[in-house]
Amino acid sequence: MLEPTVLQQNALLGLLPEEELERLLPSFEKVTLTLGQSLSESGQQMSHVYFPIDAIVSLLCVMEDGASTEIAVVGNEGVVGVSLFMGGETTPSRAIVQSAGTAYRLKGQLLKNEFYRAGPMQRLLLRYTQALLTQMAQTAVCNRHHSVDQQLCRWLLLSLDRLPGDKLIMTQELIANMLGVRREGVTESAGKLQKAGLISYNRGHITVTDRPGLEARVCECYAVVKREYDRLLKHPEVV
Amino acid sequence: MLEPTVLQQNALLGLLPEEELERLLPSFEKVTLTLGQSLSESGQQMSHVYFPIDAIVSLLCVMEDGASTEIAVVGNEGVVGVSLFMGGETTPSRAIVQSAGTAYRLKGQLLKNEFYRAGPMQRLLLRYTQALLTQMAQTAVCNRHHSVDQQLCRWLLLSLDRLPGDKLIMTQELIANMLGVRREGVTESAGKLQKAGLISYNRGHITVTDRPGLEARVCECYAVVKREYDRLLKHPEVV
DNA sequence: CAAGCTCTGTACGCTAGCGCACATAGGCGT
DNA sequence: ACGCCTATGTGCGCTAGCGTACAGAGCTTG
Repeated sequence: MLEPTVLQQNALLGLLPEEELERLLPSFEKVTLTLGQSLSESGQQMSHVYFPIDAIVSLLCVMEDGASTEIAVVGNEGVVGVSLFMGGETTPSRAIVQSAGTAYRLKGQLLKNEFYRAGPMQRLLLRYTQALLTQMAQTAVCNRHHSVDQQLCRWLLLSLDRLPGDKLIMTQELIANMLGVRREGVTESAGKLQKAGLISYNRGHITVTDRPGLEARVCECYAVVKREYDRLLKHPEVV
Repeated sequence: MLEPTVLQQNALLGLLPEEELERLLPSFEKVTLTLGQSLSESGQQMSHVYFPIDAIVSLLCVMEDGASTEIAVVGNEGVVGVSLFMGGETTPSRAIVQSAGTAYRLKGQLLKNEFYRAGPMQRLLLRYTQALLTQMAQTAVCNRHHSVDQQLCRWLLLSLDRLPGDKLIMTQELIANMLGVRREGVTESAGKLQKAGLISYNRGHITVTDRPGLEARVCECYAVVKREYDRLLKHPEVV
Protein backbone atom coordinates (compact mmCIF):
# COMPACT_ATOMS: atom_id res chain seq x y z
CA MET A 1 0.00 0.00 0.00
CA LEU A 2 1.33 3.38 -1.00
CA GLU A 3 1.71 6.09 1.54
CA PRO A 4 -0.49 9.11 0.87
CA THR A 5 2.64 11.21 1.10
CA VAL A 6 3.80 10.05 -2.34
CA LEU A 7 1.30 12.58 -3.68
CA GLN A 8 3.41 15.27 -2.09
CA GLN A 9 5.87 14.85 -4.91
CA ASN A 10 3.59 17.43 -6.44
CA ALA A 11 4.15 20.53 -4.35
CA LEU A 12 0.58 21.72 -4.73
CA LEU A 13 -0.84 18.48 -3.40
CA GLY A 14 1.83 18.66 -0.74
CA LEU A 15 0.01 21.61 0.78
CA LEU A 16 -3.05 19.49 1.54
CA PRO A 17 -3.55 17.97 4.97
CA GLU A 18 -2.49 14.34 5.09
CA GLU A 19 -5.97 13.05 5.79
CA GLU A 20 -7.14 14.63 2.54
CA LEU A 21 -4.36 12.95 0.64
CA GLU A 22 -5.26 9.66 2.20
CA ARG A 23 -8.83 9.91 1.04
CA LEU A 24 -7.75 10.91 -2.45
CA LEU A 25 -4.93 8.44 -2.91
CA PRO A 26 -6.98 5.64 -4.49
CA SER A 27 -8.33 7.98 -7.15
CA PHE A 28 -4.95 9.06 -8.43
CA GLU A 29 -3.12 7.39 -11.24
CA LYS A 30 0.54 7.83 -12.03
CA VAL A 31 1.24 8.43 -15.72
CA THR A 32 4.24 9.10 -17.91
CA LEU A 33 4.22 12.24 -20.01
CA THR A 34 6.32 12.28 -23.16
CA LEU A 35 7.85 15.27 -24.87
CA GLY A 36 5.37 16.95 -27.17
CA GLN A 37 2.37 15.05 -25.84
CA SER A 38 -0.85 17.04 -25.79
CA LEU A 39 -2.88 17.03 -22.59
CA SER A 40 -5.49 19.42 -23.87
CA GLU A 41 -6.56 20.67 -27.26
CA SER A 42 -8.27 23.95 -27.98
CA GLY A 43 -11.96 23.68 -27.19
CA GLN A 44 -11.84 20.00 -26.30
CA GLN A 45 -12.95 18.65 -22.98
CA MET A 46 -10.17 17.18 -20.85
CA SER A 47 -10.71 13.75 -19.36
CA HIS A 48 -8.28 14.31 -16.48
CA VAL A 49 -6.43 16.96 -14.57
CA TYR A 50 -2.69 16.45 -14.24
CA PHE A 51 -0.47 17.17 -11.25
CA PRO A 52 3.09 17.05 -12.62
CA ILE A 53 5.87 15.52 -10.56
CA ASP A 54 8.96 16.07 -12.65
CA ALA A 55 7.39 16.98 -15.98
CA ILE A 56 6.76 20.48 -17.31
CA VAL A 57 3.69 21.43 -19.30
CA SER A 58 3.29 24.57 -21.39
CA LEU A 59 -0.02 26.26 -21.97
CA LEU A 60 -0.03 27.60 -25.51
CA CYS A 61 -2.31 29.82 -27.52
CA VAL A 62 -2.23 28.77 -31.14
CA MET A 63 -3.50 31.12 -33.81
CA GLU A 64 -5.20 30.48 -37.10
CA ASP A 65 -1.97 30.84 -39.04
CA GLY A 66 -0.24 28.34 -36.77
CA ALA A 67 1.83 30.85 -34.83
CA SER A 68 1.88 30.10 -31.15
CA THR A 69 2.74 31.69 -27.83
CA GLU A 70 3.23 30.19 -24.43
CA ILE A 71 1.00 31.89 -21.93
CA ALA A 72 2.00 29.93 -18.85
CA VAL A 73 4.08 27.01 -17.72
CA VAL A 74 3.09 24.38 -15.17
CA GLY A 75 5.40 22.13 -13.21
CA ASN A 76 5.18 20.30 -9.94
CA GLU A 77 3.98 23.47 -8.23
CA GLY A 78 0.70 23.31 -10.10
CA VAL A 79 -1.98 21.49 -12.02
CA VAL A 80 -3.04 21.31 -15.65
CA GLY A 81 -6.76 21.60 -16.32
CA VAL A 82 -8.15 24.46 -14.26
CA SER A 83 -11.02 24.88 -16.71
CA LEU A 84 -12.54 21.67 -15.40
CA PHE A 85 -13.26 23.04 -11.96
CA MET A 86 -13.72 26.63 -13.08
CA GLY A 87 -16.85 25.45 -14.82
CA GLY A 88 -16.01 26.16 -18.42
CA GLU A 89 -14.92 22.60 -19.13
CA THR A 90 -12.77 23.67 -22.08
CA THR A 91 -10.30 26.42 -22.93
CA PRO A 92 -9.13 27.85 -26.23
CA SER A 93 -5.52 26.97 -25.35
CA ARG A 94 -3.44 23.83 -25.70
CA ALA A 95 -1.41 22.05 -23.05
CA ILE A 96 1.79 20.50 -24.40
CA VAL A 97 4.41 18.54 -22.49
CA GLN A 98 7.56 20.60 -22.68
CA SER A 99 9.73 18.37 -20.56
CA ALA A 100 9.04 14.64 -20.30
CA GLY A 101 8.41 13.11 -16.91
CA THR A 102 5.66 11.80 -14.70
CA ALA A 103 2.45 13.16 -13.23
CA TYR A 104 -0.45 12.09 -11.08
CA ARG A 105 -3.76 12.42 -12.75
CA LEU A 106 -7.32 12.44 -11.58
CA LYS A 107 -10.50 11.91 -13.54
CA GLY A 108 -12.28 15.15 -14.29
CA GLN A 109 -15.48 14.14 -12.55
CA LEU A 110 -13.63 13.06 -9.41
CA LEU A 111 -11.85 16.38 -9.29
CA LYS A 112 -15.10 18.24 -9.63
CA ASN A 113 -16.66 16.23 -6.82
CA GLU A 114 -13.66 17.01 -4.71
CA PHE A 115 -13.76 20.66 -5.63
CA TYR A 116 -17.40 21.00 -4.66
CA ARG A 117 -16.82 19.58 -1.21
CA ALA A 118 -15.63 23.14 -0.66
CA GLY A 119 -12.76 21.96 1.50
CA PRO A 120 -9.01 22.52 1.44
CA MET A 121 -8.74 21.24 -2.13
CA GLN A 122 -11.07 23.93 -3.39
CA ARG A 123 -9.24 26.69 -1.63
CA LEU A 124 -5.94 25.36 -2.86
CA LEU A 125 -7.01 25.12 -6.48
CA LEU A 126 -8.43 28.61 -6.41
CA ARG A 127 -5.25 30.05 -5.02
CA TYR A 128 -3.30 28.23 -7.68
CA THR A 129 -5.59 29.62 -10.36
CA GLN A 130 -4.90 33.09 -9.12
CA ALA A 131 -1.18 32.46 -9.38
CA LEU A 132 -1.80 31.32 -12.93
CA LEU A 133 -3.65 34.55 -13.65
CA THR A 134 -0.61 36.48 -12.52
CA GLN A 135 1.69 34.43 -14.69
CA MET A 136 -0.47 35.08 -17.73
CA ALA A 137 -0.73 38.77 -17.03
CA GLN A 138 3.00 39.09 -16.64
CA THR A 139 3.55 37.15 -19.83
CA ALA A 140 1.40 39.67 -21.63
CA VAL A 141 3.49 42.53 -20.26
CA CYS A 142 6.74 40.80 -21.04
CA ASN A 143 5.67 40.14 -24.62
CA ARG A 144 4.98 43.81 -25.03
CA HIS A 145 7.97 45.40 -23.40
CA HIS A 146 10.98 43.12 -23.19
CA SER A 147 13.61 41.86 -25.56
CA VAL A 148 14.02 38.32 -26.77
CA ASP A 149 17.21 38.16 -24.69
CA GLN A 150 15.34 38.92 -21.52
CA GLN A 151 12.47 36.65 -22.36
CA LEU A 152 14.81 33.77 -23.00
CA CYS A 153 16.32 34.28 -19.56
CA ARG A 154 12.87 34.33 -18.04
CA TRP A 155 11.91 31.19 -19.86
CA LEU A 156 15.03 29.36 -18.81
CA LEU A 157 14.58 30.33 -15.18
CA LEU A 158 10.91 29.38 -15.14
CA SER A 159 11.84 25.99 -16.57
CA LEU A 160 14.77 25.53 -14.24
CA ASP A 161 12.57 26.20 -11.22
CA ARG A 162 10.41 23.29 -12.27
CA LEU A 163 13.18 20.78 -12.94
CA PRO A 164 15.29 18.76 -10.54
CA GLY A 165 18.69 19.49 -12.15
CA ASP A 166 20.19 22.19 -14.29
CA LYS A 167 19.69 20.53 -17.66
CA LEU A 168 16.92 21.05 -20.18
CA ILE A 169 16.15 18.93 -23.19
CA MET A 170 14.85 21.47 -25.63
CA THR A 171 15.77 22.67 -29.10
CA GLN A 172 15.96 26.31 -30.04
CA GLU A 173 13.19 25.70 -32.50
CA LEU A 174 10.84 24.64 -29.69
CA ILE A 175 11.86 27.52 -27.48
CA ALA A 176 11.06 29.83 -30.37
CA ASN A 177 7.59 28.32 -30.62
CA MET A 178 7.05 28.88 -26.93
CA LEU A 179 8.19 32.47 -26.96
CA GLY A 180 6.45 33.15 -30.24
CA VAL A 181 9.61 34.43 -31.94
CA ARG A 182 11.83 33.28 -34.80
CA ARG A 183 14.15 30.35 -34.30
CA GLU A 184 17.07 32.51 -35.45
CA GLY A 185 16.26 35.01 -32.76
CA VAL A 186 16.64 32.32 -30.14
CA THR A 187 19.90 31.13 -31.72
CA GLU A 188 21.25 34.63 -31.45
CA SER A 189 20.15 35.21 -27.87
CA ALA A 190 21.27 31.75 -26.74
CA GLY A 191 24.62 32.42 -28.40
CA LYS A 192 25.04 35.56 -26.32
CA LEU A 193 24.24 33.68 -23.13
CA GLN A 194 26.69 30.94 -24.04
CA LYS A 195 29.44 33.44 -24.84
CA ALA A 196 28.78 35.07 -21.49
CA GLY A 197 29.26 31.68 -19.86
CA LEU A 198 25.76 31.44 -18.42
CA ILE A 199 24.63 28.38 -20.32
CA SER A 200 26.11 25.75 -22.57
CA TYR A 201 24.17 23.77 -25.10
CA ASN A 202 24.32 21.52 -28.07
CA ARG A 203 21.71 19.90 -30.20
CA GLY A 204 18.77 20.11 -27.89
CA HIS A 205 20.59 19.85 -24.60
CA ILE A 206 20.93 22.99 -22.53
CA THR A 207 22.86 23.21 -19.28
CA VAL A 208 22.59 26.25 -17.08
CA THR A 209 26.02 26.90 -15.65
CA ASP A 210 25.50 30.27 -14.02
CA ARG A 211 22.07 30.76 -12.62
CA PRO A 212 22.84 34.00 -10.78
CA GLY A 213 24.09 35.32 -14.10
CA LEU A 214 20.72 34.58 -15.67
CA GLU A 215 18.94 36.23 -12.79
CA ALA A 216 21.04 39.33 -13.33
CA ARG A 217 19.93 39.55 -16.95
CA VAL A 218 16.28 38.65 -16.65
CA CYS A 219 13.54 41.28 -16.65
CA GLU A 220 11.48 41.96 -13.56
CA CYS A 221 8.68 39.73 -14.85
CA TYR A 222 10.35 36.63 -13.53
CA ALA A 223 10.58 37.96 -10.00
CA VAL A 224 7.03 39.28 -10.02
CA VAL A 225 5.65 35.88 -10.94
CA LYS A 226 7.87 34.00 -8.54
CA ARG A 227 7.02 36.28 -5.66
CA GLU A 228 3.33 35.84 -6.31
CA TYR A 229 3.60 32.05 -6.50
CA ASP A 230 5.49 32.01 -3.23
CA ARG A 231 3.00 34.28 -1.58
CA LEU A 232 0.00 32.29 -2.71
CA LEU A 233 1.34 28.78 -2.47
CA LYS A 234 3.94 28.58 0.25
CA HIS A 235 1.74 28.92 3.29
CA PRO A 236 -0.11 25.67 3.89
CA GLU A 237 -1.70 27.06 7.04
CA VAL A 238 -4.02 29.19 4.94
CA VAL A 239 -5.29 26.17 3.09
CA MET B 1 -38.04 49.66 -2.13
CA LEU B 2 -35.85 48.80 -5.05
CA GLU B 3 -36.62 45.80 -7.15
CA PRO B 4 -33.90 43.16 -7.10
CA THR B 5 -33.89 43.31 -10.87
CA VAL B 6 -32.04 46.64 -10.82
CA LEU B 7 -28.96 44.57 -10.15
CA GLN B 8 -29.47 43.03 -13.57
CA GLN B 9 -28.08 46.20 -15.06
CA ASN B 10 -24.87 44.29 -14.58
CA ALA B 11 -25.13 41.42 -17.01
CA LEU B 12 -23.19 39.06 -14.79
CA LEU B 13 -25.53 39.58 -11.89
CA GLY B 14 -28.35 39.30 -14.37
CA LEU B 15 -27.54 35.61 -14.73
CA LEU B 16 -28.37 34.93 -11.12
CA PRO B 17 -31.78 33.64 -10.11
CA GLU B 18 -34.05 36.39 -8.88
CA GLU B 19 -34.30 35.02 -5.37
CA GLU B 20 -30.54 35.30 -5.05
CA LEU B 21 -30.64 38.90 -6.16
CA GLU B 22 -33.36 39.59 -3.65
CA ARG B 23 -31.27 38.26 -0.81
CA LEU B 24 -28.24 40.25 -1.97
CA LEU B 25 -29.94 43.52 -2.77
CA PRO B 26 -29.54 45.14 0.66
CA SER B 27 -25.80 44.51 0.63
CA PHE B 28 -25.16 46.32 -2.61
CA GLU B 29 -24.27 49.95 -2.88
CA LYS B 30 -24.43 52.03 -6.03
CA VAL B 31 -21.35 54.14 -6.64
CA THR B 32 -20.08 56.55 -9.25
CA LEU B 33 -16.75 55.79 -10.88
CA THR B 34 -14.79 58.69 -12.31
CA LEU B 35 -12.30 58.60 -15.14
CA GLY B 36 -8.87 57.60 -13.90
CA GLN B 37 -10.08 56.46 -10.50
CA SER B 38 -8.19 53.52 -9.05
CA LEU B 39 -10.20 50.61 -7.68
CA SER B 40 -7.20 48.51 -6.85
CA GLU B 41 -3.50 49.16 -6.41
CA SER B 42 -0.76 46.62 -6.86
CA GLY B 43 -0.47 44.44 -3.79
CA GLN B 44 -3.14 46.27 -1.83
CA GLN B 45 -6.21 44.63 -0.44
CA MET B 46 -9.46 45.76 -2.04
CA SER B 47 -12.27 46.77 0.27
CA HIS B 48 -15.00 45.99 -2.27
CA VAL B 49 -15.71 44.17 -5.47
CA TYR B 50 -17.30 46.23 -8.24
CA PHE B 51 -19.97 45.18 -10.72
CA PRO B 52 -19.95 47.89 -13.41
CA ILE B 53 -23.18 49.08 -14.95
CA ASP B 54 -22.08 51.55 -17.59
CA ALA B 55 -18.47 52.11 -16.55
CA ILE B 56 -15.41 50.35 -17.95
CA VAL B 57 -12.45 49.33 -15.86
CA SER B 58 -9.03 48.36 -17.16
CA LEU B 59 -6.75 45.92 -15.42
CA LEU B 60 -3.21 47.15 -15.89
CA CYS B 61 0.20 45.75 -15.14
CA VAL B 62 2.57 48.56 -14.28
CA MET B 63 6.29 47.97 -14.38
CA GLU B 64 9.11 49.41 -12.34
CA ASP B 65 9.95 51.98 -14.99
CA GLY B 66 6.34 53.12 -15.14
CA ALA B 67 5.48 51.48 -18.45
CA SER B 68 2.10 49.84 -18.38
CA THR B 69 0.00 47.36 -20.30
CA GLU B 70 -3.66 46.57 -20.12
CA ILE B 71 -4.16 42.90 -19.52
CA ALA B 72 -7.94 42.84 -19.47
CA VAL B 73 -10.96 45.11 -19.55
CA VAL B 74 -14.10 44.76 -17.45
CA GLY B 75 -17.48 46.23 -18.17
CA ASN B 76 -21.02 45.36 -17.22
CA GLU B 77 -20.43 41.75 -18.24
CA GLY B 78 -18.07 41.25 -15.32
CA VAL B 79 -16.70 42.12 -11.94
CA VAL B 80 -13.57 43.80 -10.65
CA GLY B 81 -11.81 42.10 -7.77
CA VAL B 82 -11.63 38.38 -8.46
CA SER B 83 -8.61 38.06 -6.17
CA LEU B 84 -10.89 38.53 -3.19
CA PHE B 85 -12.76 35.30 -3.72
CA MET B 86 -9.87 33.45 -5.33
CA GLY B 87 -8.18 33.58 -1.96
CA GLY B 88 -5.14 35.68 -2.74
CA GLU B 89 -6.73 38.89 -1.47
CA THR B 90 -4.40 41.04 -3.59
CA THR B 91 -2.99 41.08 -7.12
CA PRO B 92 0.08 42.71 -8.60
CA SER B 93 -2.10 44.60 -11.08
CA ARG B 94 -4.02 47.86 -10.92
CA ALA B 95 -7.66 48.49 -11.76
CA ILE B 96 -8.28 51.90 -13.31
CA VAL B 97 -11.56 53.38 -14.48
CA GLN B 98 -11.22 53.81 -18.20
CA SER B 99 -14.72 55.11 -18.85
CA ALA B 100 -16.65 56.95 -16.15
CA GLY B 101 -20.00 55.63 -15.04
CA THR B 102 -21.68 53.72 -12.25
CA ALA B 103 -21.25 50.36 -10.57
CA TYR B 104 -22.73 48.28 -7.79
CA ARG B 105 -20.26 47.35 -5.17
CA LEU B 106 -20.22 44.80 -2.41
CA LYS B 107 -18.00 44.64 0.66
CA GLY B 108 -15.21 42.13 0.29
CA GLN B 109 -16.25 40.10 3.31
CA LEU B 110 -19.85 39.90 2.16
CA LEU B 111 -18.74 38.67 -1.22
CA LYS B 112 -16.60 36.00 0.36
CA ASN B 113 -19.45 34.84 2.53
CA GLU B 114 -21.62 34.68 -0.51
CA PHE B 115 -18.97 32.86 -2.48
CA TYR B 116 -18.55 30.21 0.18
CA ARG B 117 -22.23 29.39 0.22
CA ALA B 118 -21.17 27.43 -2.83
CA GLY B 119 -24.34 28.41 -4.68
CA PRO B 120 -25.06 30.03 -8.02
CA MET B 121 -22.91 33.06 -7.20
CA GLN B 122 -19.86 30.89 -6.75
CA ARG B 123 -20.36 29.06 -10.01
CA LEU B 124 -21.00 32.32 -11.80
CA LEU B 125 -17.89 34.04 -10.45
CA LEU B 126 -15.74 31.07 -11.34
CA ARG B 127 -17.02 30.99 -14.89
CA TYR B 128 -16.36 34.68 -15.17
CA THR B 129 -12.84 34.19 -13.88
CA GLN B 130 -12.25 31.63 -16.56
CA ALA B 131 -13.40 34.10 -19.19
CA LEU B 132 -10.95 36.58 -17.71
CA LEU B 133 -8.19 34.00 -18.04
CA THR B 134 -8.97 33.70 -21.70
CA GLN B 135 -8.93 37.43 -22.19
CA MET B 136 -5.52 37.69 -20.56
CA ALA B 137 -4.10 34.82 -22.55
CA GLN B 138 -5.31 36.32 -25.79
CA THR B 139 -3.90 39.69 -24.82
CA ALA B 140 -0.52 38.03 -24.39
CA VAL B 141 -0.75 36.51 -27.86
CA CYS B 142 -1.93 39.74 -29.43
CA ASN B 143 0.93 41.67 -27.85
CA ARG B 144 3.32 39.24 -29.38
CA HIS B 145 2.00 38.85 -32.88
CA HIS B 146 -0.19 41.70 -34.00
CA SER B 147 0.35 45.24 -35.20
CA VAL B 148 -0.65 48.38 -33.37
CA ASP B 149 -3.29 48.91 -36.05
CA GLN B 150 -4.93 45.62 -35.24
CA GLN B 151 -4.62 46.07 -31.53
CA LEU B 152 -6.24 49.45 -31.70
CA CYS B 153 -9.19 47.90 -33.52
CA ARG B 154 -9.42 45.20 -30.89
CA TRP B 155 -9.29 47.75 -28.12
CA LEU B 156 -11.98 49.91 -29.70
CA LEU B 157 -14.28 46.96 -30.19
CA LEU B 158 -13.77 45.64 -26.67
CA SER B 159 -14.61 49.08 -25.35
CA LEU B 160 -17.57 49.52 -27.66
CA ASP B 161 -19.04 46.21 -26.51
CA ARG B 162 -19.07 47.54 -22.99
CA LEU B 163 -20.62 50.93 -23.73
CA PRO B 164 -24.19 51.91 -24.49
CA GLY B 165 -23.47 54.14 -27.50
CA ASP B 166 -20.77 54.45 -30.12
CA LYS B 167 -18.76 57.20 -28.43
CA LEU B 168 -15.68 56.90 -26.26
CA ILE B 169 -14.11 59.61 -24.15
CA MET B 170 -10.47 58.76 -24.37
CA THR B 171 -7.31 60.49 -25.50
CA GLN B 172 -4.73 58.84 -27.69
CA GLU B 173 -2.27 59.24 -24.86
CA LEU B 174 -4.43 57.07 -22.60
CA ILE B 175 -5.01 54.48 -25.29
CA ALA B 176 -1.26 54.29 -25.74
CA ASN B 177 -0.85 53.61 -22.02
CA MET B 178 -3.40 50.83 -22.24
CA LEU B 179 -1.84 49.18 -25.23
CA GLY B 180 1.65 49.77 -23.94
CA VAL B 181 2.79 51.57 -27.11
CA ARG B 182 3.87 55.10 -28.00
CA ARG B 183 1.32 57.84 -28.20
CA GLU B 184 2.56 58.66 -31.71
CA GLY B 185 1.89 55.10 -32.75
CA VAL B 186 -1.73 55.47 -31.71
CA THR B 187 -1.98 58.80 -33.54
CA GLU B 188 -0.78 57.13 -36.67
CA SER B 189 -3.09 54.12 -36.43
CA ALA B 190 -6.07 56.21 -35.45
CA GLY B 191 -5.33 58.48 -38.41
CA LYS B 192 -5.52 55.50 -40.74
CA LEU B 193 -8.84 54.43 -39.27
CA GLN B 194 -10.20 57.93 -39.60
CA LYS B 195 -9.05 58.24 -43.22
CA ALA B 196 -10.73 54.91 -43.90
CA GLY B 197 -13.94 56.37 -42.46
CA LEU B 198 -14.23 53.88 -39.62
CA ILE B 199 -13.96 56.34 -36.77
CA SER B 200 -13.92 60.06 -36.25
CA TYR B 201 -12.35 61.79 -33.32
CA ASN B 202 -11.17 65.02 -31.87
CA ARG B 203 -9.54 65.95 -28.62
CA GLY B 204 -10.48 62.97 -26.56
CA HIS B 205 -13.78 62.13 -28.18
CA ILE B 206 -13.92 59.13 -30.45
CA THR B 207 -16.97 58.08 -32.43
CA VAL B 208 -17.11 54.74 -34.15
CA THR B 209 -18.90 55.27 -37.43
CA ASP B 210 -18.34 51.92 -39.13
CA ARG B 211 -18.25 49.05 -36.72
CA PRO B 212 -18.27 46.32 -39.39
CA GLY B 213 -15.26 48.06 -40.88
CA LEU B 214 -13.42 47.71 -37.60
CA GLU B 215 -14.41 44.08 -37.37
CA ALA B 216 -12.96 43.52 -40.81
CA ARG B 217 -9.60 44.91 -39.74
CA VAL B 218 -9.28 43.44 -36.28
CA CYS B 219 -7.16 40.37 -35.58
CA GLU B 220 -8.73 37.10 -34.58
CA CYS B 221 -8.03 37.80 -30.90
CA TYR B 222 -11.17 39.86 -30.58
CA ALA B 223 -13.40 37.08 -31.84
CA VAL B 224 -11.70 34.41 -29.74
CA VAL B 225 -12.32 36.38 -26.56
CA LYS B 226 -15.86 37.32 -27.48
CA ARG B 227 -16.78 33.77 -28.37
CA GLU B 228 -15.43 32.53 -25.07
CA TYR B 229 -17.30 35.16 -23.08
CA ASP B 230 -20.50 34.25 -24.86
CA ARG B 231 -19.96 30.56 -24.32
CA LEU B 232 -19.21 30.93 -20.63
CA LEU B 233 -21.60 33.70 -19.69
CA LYS B 234 -24.65 33.57 -21.91
CA HIS B 235 -26.27 30.43 -20.60
CA PRO B 236 -27.90 31.17 -17.27
CA GLU B 237 -29.27 27.64 -17.08
CA VAL B 238 -25.83 26.31 -16.25
CA VAL B 239 -25.52 28.65 -13.31
C1' DC C 1 29.99 3.95 -43.85
C1' DA C 2 27.12 6.69 -46.44
C1' DA C 3 22.92 9.09 -46.77
C1' DG C 4 19.72 11.84 -44.78
C1' DC C 5 17.63 14.47 -41.45
C1' DT C 6 17.72 17.68 -37.67
C1' DC C 7 19.81 21.29 -35.25
C1' DT C 8 22.50 25.37 -35.23
C1' DG C 9 25.01 29.41 -37.23
C1' DT C 10 25.19 33.42 -40.26
C1' DA C 11 24.09 36.89 -43.48
C1' DC C 12 21.13 40.50 -45.70
C1' DG C 13 17.52 43.51 -46.74
C1' DC C 14 13.16 45.05 -44.82
C1' DT C 15 9.63 46.95 -41.66
C1' DA C 16 7.35 48.27 -37.41
C1' DG C 17 7.82 50.61 -33.78
C1' DC C 18 10.81 53.47 -30.68
C1' DG C 19 12.76 57.90 -28.83
C1' DC C 20 13.03 62.47 -29.62
C1' DA C 21 11.97 67.03 -31.19
C1' DC C 22 8.93 70.25 -32.49
C1' DA C 23 4.80 72.27 -34.84
C1' DT C 24 -0.11 73.11 -34.81
C1' DA C 25 -4.51 73.51 -32.96
C1' DG C 26 -8.63 73.22 -30.06
C1' DG C 27 -10.62 74.23 -25.58
C1' DC C 28 -10.60 76.59 -21.17
C1' DG C 29 -9.94 80.02 -17.61
C1' DT C 30 -9.22 84.67 -16.44
C1' DA D 1 -9.79 88.48 -26.19
C1' DC D 2 -5.82 86.63 -24.65
C1' DG D 3 -2.80 83.25 -23.05
C1' DC D 4 -2.14 78.61 -21.51
C1' DC D 5 -2.53 73.86 -21.30
C1' DT D 6 -3.59 69.71 -23.43
C1' DA D 7 -4.29 66.91 -27.51
C1' DT D 8 -2.84 65.80 -31.96
C1' DG D 9 0.20 65.74 -36.24
C1' DT D 10 4.65 65.01 -38.37
C1' DG D 11 9.30 64.16 -39.32
C1' DC D 12 13.79 61.70 -38.66
C1' DG D 13 17.24 58.56 -37.41
C1' DC D 14 17.71 54.22 -34.98
C1' DT D 15 17.12 49.37 -33.54
C1' DA D 16 14.99 44.87 -32.77
C1' DG D 17 13.10 41.52 -34.83
C1' DC D 18 11.21 39.47 -39.19
C1' DG D 19 11.48 36.69 -43.54
C1' DT D 20 14.41 34.36 -46.36
C1' DA D 21 18.20 31.82 -47.88
C1' DC D 22 21.82 28.89 -47.27
C1' DA D 23 25.91 26.48 -45.04
C1' DG D 24 28.01 23.48 -41.75
C1' DA D 25 27.66 20.05 -38.18
C1' DG D 26 26.10 16.23 -35.47
C1' DC D 27 22.95 12.26 -34.70
C1' DT D 28 20.57 8.32 -36.81
C1' DT D 29 19.28 4.98 -39.81
C1' DG D 30 19.77 1.86 -43.40
